Amino acid sequence: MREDILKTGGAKKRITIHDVAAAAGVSISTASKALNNNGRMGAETRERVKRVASDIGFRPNALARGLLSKRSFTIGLLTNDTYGRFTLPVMAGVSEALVDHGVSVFLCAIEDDPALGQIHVEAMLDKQVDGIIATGKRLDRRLPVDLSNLPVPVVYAFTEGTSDSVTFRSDDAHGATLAVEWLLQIGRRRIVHITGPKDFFSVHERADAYSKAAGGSEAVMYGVWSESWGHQATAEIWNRPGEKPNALFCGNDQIARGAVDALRERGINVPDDVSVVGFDNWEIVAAQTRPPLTTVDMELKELGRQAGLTVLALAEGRPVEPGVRKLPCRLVVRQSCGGVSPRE
Amino acid sequence: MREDILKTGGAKKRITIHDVAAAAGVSISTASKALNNNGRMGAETRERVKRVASDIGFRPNALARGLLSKRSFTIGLLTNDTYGRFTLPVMAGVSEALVDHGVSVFLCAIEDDPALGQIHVEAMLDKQVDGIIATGKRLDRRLPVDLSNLPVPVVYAFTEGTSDSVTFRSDDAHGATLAVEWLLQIGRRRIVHITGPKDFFSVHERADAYSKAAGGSEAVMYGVWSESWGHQATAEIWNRPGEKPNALFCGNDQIARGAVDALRERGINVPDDVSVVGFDNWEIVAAQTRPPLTTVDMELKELGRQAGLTVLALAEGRPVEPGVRKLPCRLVVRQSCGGVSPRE
DNA sequence: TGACTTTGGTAAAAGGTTTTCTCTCTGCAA
DNA sequence: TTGCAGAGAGAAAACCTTTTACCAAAGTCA
Repeated sequence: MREDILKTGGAKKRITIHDVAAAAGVSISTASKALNNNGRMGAETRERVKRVASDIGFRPNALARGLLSKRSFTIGLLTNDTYGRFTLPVMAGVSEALVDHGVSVFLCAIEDDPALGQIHVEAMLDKQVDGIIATGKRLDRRLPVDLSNLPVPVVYAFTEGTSDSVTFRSDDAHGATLAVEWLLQIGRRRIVHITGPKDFFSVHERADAYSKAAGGSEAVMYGVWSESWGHQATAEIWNRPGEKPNALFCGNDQIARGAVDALRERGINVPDDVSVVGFDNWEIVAAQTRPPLTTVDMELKELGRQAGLTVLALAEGRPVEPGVRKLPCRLVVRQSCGGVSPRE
Repeated sequence: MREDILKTGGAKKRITIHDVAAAAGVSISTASKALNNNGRMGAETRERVKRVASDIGFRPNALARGLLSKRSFTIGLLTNDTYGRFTLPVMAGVSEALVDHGVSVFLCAIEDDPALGQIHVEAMLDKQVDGIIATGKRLDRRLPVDLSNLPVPVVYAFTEGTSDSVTFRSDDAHGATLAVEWLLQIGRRRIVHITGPKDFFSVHERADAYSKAAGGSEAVMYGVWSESWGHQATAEIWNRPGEKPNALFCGNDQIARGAVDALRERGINVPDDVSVVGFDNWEIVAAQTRPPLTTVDMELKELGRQAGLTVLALAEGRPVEPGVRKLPCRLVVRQSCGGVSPRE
């Protein structure tokens, strides 16, 4: 019974550079210089040290290294996006961009709790993170925690930042334009825009771009970000008299899905009778809708990549121009619009 | 123009314990002991040091502390779950449990790439993590990376682990039993189980528990984890002759959603005519279905909490019994079954 | 008064790595 | 033979904190 108890793995002593030096028959400083390719020494010595190090499985202790170099090769990603719908792709991009540089990422989900946010920020600072990326679920809201005057650089991604910092966000106007132009291109002229609440900044951006691109026929219906609103709005349109639209541009994929459902219930065929475009390219909604949704992808992973590289640049002291960077969107064509390969 | 360039925040010198000691007029060791509440000293001195430390905003450098104590107050969470559907709740639980202990979490998404996994594991070890939690998207698959013989403790959560380690997983049989018993309790007797692929271990566990709980009427349909399979299976059932079921127990929420859609298309009322139960409690699917799904929650957050506390215990050298811990599920009652408050 | 304990505090080592400075050769020109 | 340059390598400091060992002064007991 007692043998079944799990203890911490045997306390095998970590191999340090001392061991390498001893095994290679050189001093610690020579070993260090050999491994880091600096200092002067015979090529043979350098090779031997490296071989020995690899043989005995030496890996430098990042804590000790960081203590001296003031770089921990660690950054923090702060988010209040519980579902991870936006954070996850951003995180994936950040991680992908930074893993090559040996940087690991602390993920801190702070909900909307300022106290929790404060705790996490302090924990990260204690751990000497090289920088912080703040990300959220809304472009026009700040995280509930003060990130100014921190001793490390802060980059904002998909959340409102300070004016003197660098912020990455999607170009929603561009995304909306892509969608509408695609609909026009496949011959749809009567396009209605069903979208989310008016108090979202991106709702305005998308709606404005829609109006501009659609020319005269401006019809925007504001509601909430849910399937049921998409369903309800579509019902309203088809219940009222007058000419019906032949395309719906929806503010997100959930609304689009609700709209598609409502159309099917009325026996209206998507995409033959009506084309539907979503926004977000939230795979789990867009790809599972029948038919799968053509939608706008905000390229959040690329956004994360750039944010990661930027915070790294700042951490290394390389200059970066502050300001807001809008990243272009991408239209993902699936089957909810038709047009591309007629009746495949 | 040049002033617009953002540099790394002015290189304000970090305040160390030296500064505290100097400001309080004591030695460094006294300052340390005062702040950590050990050693002997006058109460007045201790207070004064603490006050000074807080005044000048001293925060101990976790790197230096970790170097000595061999504890970094950092753990790694390794996952191959890209969507984060399972990882995110687990992560939330881990983080919540550990933030109180000052532990931060590295999130490493390794897809299914062994090389990437290896890189991340090595990066974490270099950073002297106190432990690693491995999590995934399937109970019966290992992560594509070897975690045996690591110098730190490893705990498995929602993924297959080694026999000598500790593994946390959901008790799927319990979850399935909860679902079926609920259906029986509200008077449903003809229950069909529509579920995922046969090669999933949890599919068997759930199906077996269903058979056991449902008594005679065993009808299991295996397929894939998608809405369209739920839709298709439901269509099959209603297209073939014979008595129809009055309840569907689905292997996940997406299948359940497909089933609900198929029923609605046939004019069959949910929950009046047929009750539907899902599995996973994936809010975004379950709550947005019309009607919202009654479903089984695997309590992944609690699972994460326990995994976090366990890896912490191991890191601190406290003994833990190895083995598989099955955590109970919870039935989340929404509107897709009826019964609870008849025709509310 | 002498021996011993307690109190309040300091000096120094340890932890693992990098970097700067110094030292000792060897070879070569004067 | 002296002087010198440069190659190769080692010693030591630095990073910041915790901990152990130690010391001096003051109090306690016989």
